[in-house]
Amino acid sequence: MDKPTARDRLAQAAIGLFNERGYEQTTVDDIAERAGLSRATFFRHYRSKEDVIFPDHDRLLGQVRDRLRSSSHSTALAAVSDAVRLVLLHYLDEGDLARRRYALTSTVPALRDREIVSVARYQRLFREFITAWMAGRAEYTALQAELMAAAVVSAHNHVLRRWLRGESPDPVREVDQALNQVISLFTPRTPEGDAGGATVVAFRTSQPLDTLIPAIQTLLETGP
Amino acid sequence: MDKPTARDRLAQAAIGLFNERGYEQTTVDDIAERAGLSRATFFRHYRSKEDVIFPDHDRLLGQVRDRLRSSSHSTALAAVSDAVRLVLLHYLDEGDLARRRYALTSTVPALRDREIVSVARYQRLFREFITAWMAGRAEYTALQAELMAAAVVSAHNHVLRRWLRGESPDPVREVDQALNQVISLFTPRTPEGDAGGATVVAFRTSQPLDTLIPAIQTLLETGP
DNA sequence: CAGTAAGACGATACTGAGTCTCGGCAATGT
DNA sequence: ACATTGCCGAGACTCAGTATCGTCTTACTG
Repeated sequence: MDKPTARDRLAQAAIGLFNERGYEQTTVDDIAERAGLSRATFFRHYRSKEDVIFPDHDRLLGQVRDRLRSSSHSTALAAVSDAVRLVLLHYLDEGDLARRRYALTSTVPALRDREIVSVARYQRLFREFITAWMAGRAEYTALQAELMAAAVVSAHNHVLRRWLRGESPDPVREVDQALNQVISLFTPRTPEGDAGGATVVAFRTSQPLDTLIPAIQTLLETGP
Repeated sequence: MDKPTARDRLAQAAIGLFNERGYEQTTVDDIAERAGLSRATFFRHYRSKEDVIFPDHDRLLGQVRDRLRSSSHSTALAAVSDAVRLVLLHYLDEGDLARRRYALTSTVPALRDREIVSVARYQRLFREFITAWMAGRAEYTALQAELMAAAVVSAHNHVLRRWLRGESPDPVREVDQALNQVISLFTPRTPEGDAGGATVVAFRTSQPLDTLIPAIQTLLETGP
């Protein structure tokens, strides 16, 4: 029966005090005192007071990055959708701890902001991955990369929050559905890239024909 | 020739010092001293040191909220797309000031995080508006509201950042195109209400197909 | 004109987060 | 037995942000 490490004692003390008195009403001195340690030790283990709530965000972000690096999906969107599952599974694995943290981030503005910033880091990682994947493929635009990254993150967050609120009995299934919806949102309905024979391309738009025809003509003559 | 108000003197002093020594290297005392005022006066005019960089974010958020309230668009997505233009126009109106702020938020992590949090507030407002609009309309889901809000914000941010970097000569046009692309993303592709008969269009060009396809796609999505 | 009420500012003290340095102590390896 | 390494406590320090009190100006009013 080893006694828990100093780091864990600090985290336990912090969560306990946050629940009892609230976040702002708890000082780092209080946390250290309850853990039977000194203030300096707290800052050795956690960079800030907020950090004790989000201990392993950096590690998780690294895992997602690794997953993307070693991914062999046919499209960037599929790779990112696959990688974001790691995040959801991490939260599910935390179980009740994630729920208690959600109770805090819902009520304490400083923690909510911190959470938002963390999410933005995932979105940025995804955007950069998609952009890199698209490099050289002229049929994609930077805006699309931006939209895809935002959509994947939103889909994940939506399911995660539902689970945190106890509204989702099967979040793994739900996140698959949500991500499929995102993928189908971005897959063009026009078939392309077939082998030989005739190529039939059909576009459909609500734009008036009168303005389109000259625009397409100049496009064909002068290039994009 | 009235001398500028204390608030403006503080803002000027702050921006000047941030550019000279950097953000972290500048204390609130420094700002107050250069402005010829006291530290207490600084905190009377700005809630925090970061606030001097983002003075009127709350006001702008309120304007967007009002715009949404008094909007009479046929779809929620159109209303939100319209409202987000206010944000872009606000930045364009600031001109060089926005550029200098971007230089700061690009390099100072604390300010970048603050910016991210501000953006998230818009996204939340949009999501809530779309959700409220969808209430009672069973053909929409909460996930769609989430995705739409994220997409509109992403489209806006994409164009805004391009303009801030000096890559966009006509951001107003670009944001219209980007928002049209977002709208077309969420309008179901299933052709309905087509009045019979085939549409046959044939063009011939020497342009390479790889560059033409994306150009035509954006043309159809965003208009000429 | 005299009196007064309100608002802007300065001075000061305080709390608390985060940084830094030094010094002790225990476990480990040679 | 001795040195090294790593964890910890103590304490001083900087700075953001809050709160209080006193002063001065401005403007309004009788």
